[in-house]
Amino acid sequence: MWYALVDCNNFYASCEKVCNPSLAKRPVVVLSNNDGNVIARCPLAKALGIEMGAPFHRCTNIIQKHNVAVFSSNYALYGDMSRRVMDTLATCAPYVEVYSIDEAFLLHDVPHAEAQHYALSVRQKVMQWTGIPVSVGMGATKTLAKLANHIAKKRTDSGVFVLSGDSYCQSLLEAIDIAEVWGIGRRYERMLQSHGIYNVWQLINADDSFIKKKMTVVGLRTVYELRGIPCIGWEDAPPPKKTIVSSRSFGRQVESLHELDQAAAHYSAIAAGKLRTQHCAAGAVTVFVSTNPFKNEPQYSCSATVVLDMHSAYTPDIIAAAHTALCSIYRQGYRYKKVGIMLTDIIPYQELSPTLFMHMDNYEKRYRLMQALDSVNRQHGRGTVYFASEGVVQPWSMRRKYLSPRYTTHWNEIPVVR
DNA sequence: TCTGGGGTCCTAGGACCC
DNA sequence: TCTGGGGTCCTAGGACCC
Repeated sequence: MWYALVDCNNFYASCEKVCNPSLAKRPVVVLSNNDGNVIARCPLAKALGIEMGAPFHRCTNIIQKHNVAVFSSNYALYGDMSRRVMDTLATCAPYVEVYSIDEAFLLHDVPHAEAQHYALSVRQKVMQWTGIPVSVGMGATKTLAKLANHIAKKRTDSGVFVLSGDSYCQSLLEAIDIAEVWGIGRRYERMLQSHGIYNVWQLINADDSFIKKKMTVVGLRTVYELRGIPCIGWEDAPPPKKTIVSSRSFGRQVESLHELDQAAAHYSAIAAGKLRTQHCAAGAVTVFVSTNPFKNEPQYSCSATVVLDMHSAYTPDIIAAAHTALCSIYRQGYRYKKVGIMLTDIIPYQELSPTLFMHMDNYEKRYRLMQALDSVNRQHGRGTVYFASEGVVQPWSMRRKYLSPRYTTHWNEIPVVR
């Protein structure tokens, strides 16, 4: 059995290019929410030296000088393009695990001699069907497939790499830094280096008890996986979330409780919607607020949790709890940058039980109302129907100055060929 | 003017139980 | 000298991922 990791190259930038051919030869960058940082760059933009994560306002010179095309994050577009890529991958292998918006693992039984050819065929098919370039890495475990993908990304000629047989060798693995391994973050990188472990080959040959002591069983699993022993399970369907968070920085700083409350209601509605899509209810609502830590002014951040009388996925319940929590932590005189909602103690609908205070018919009514709300917003776009407490004007909403059209999800914004 | 958002898992230690 | 043995649950903190 082979694990393959398929990773879309510069995914957000690629999505913008697919839908707008005039960008083909222009450097493209995509910004984070609020147009804060650069979070995706096409190869041309990378070549200009624009760093991943760089604050946008520090890149304006280079952007102007080289006529770089800039886009705000357009999740309506990226989410839909992701679905198309994943649908394509589903035709390439019997088992597909969607790992993130731009990555998926495939599990497939391919003869060793045909692995390279298979990887190339996956890449070619996704390109032909969606226009998105991908890299494909293959190996005996997920971690090796990830590592192979890292190598594939550097093979701009083929875009694929099979890590096994002759390629699973000391010289190749010695040339790869441990930081490239899935599961080795900054802290572990530094710790391992301080013990003389710098490259993947050294990590593979490290002492088990040392790894376990310093990196727990999680780290030991990583090392086993590098040795070709699968330790990380396969997930056919994403497990339901145990916590759901909805939070954004404001487009400008907010001082009034009224505006914070609107934003809290808005994020409550988003979080409750996510809760219902996984057929679950939450037992507690946490609200957190914070000022802008980058500003030299009085700082305040705090959170409060309200435990619900009974588990709920009913948006008004969540909004009410968020309101109570927010009022308990709000302090006047600060310039707030952010508010967020977290839902916890999440259980599936089946485990809900009616209490003395909630008769079943009332429960049914609320359930049907939320279904109607979700269905309208699914068909006509998020925000078609919303709660008045979310605010009509939403002056605090995030900046998205460079937003591209929702090319693939809105009839009015569909690309036109002349 | 200006610095993202959303998750999971593991461990240690304390409270509490019989 | 020496202070039972075994278990669960919860939380905070630390690590990682995209």
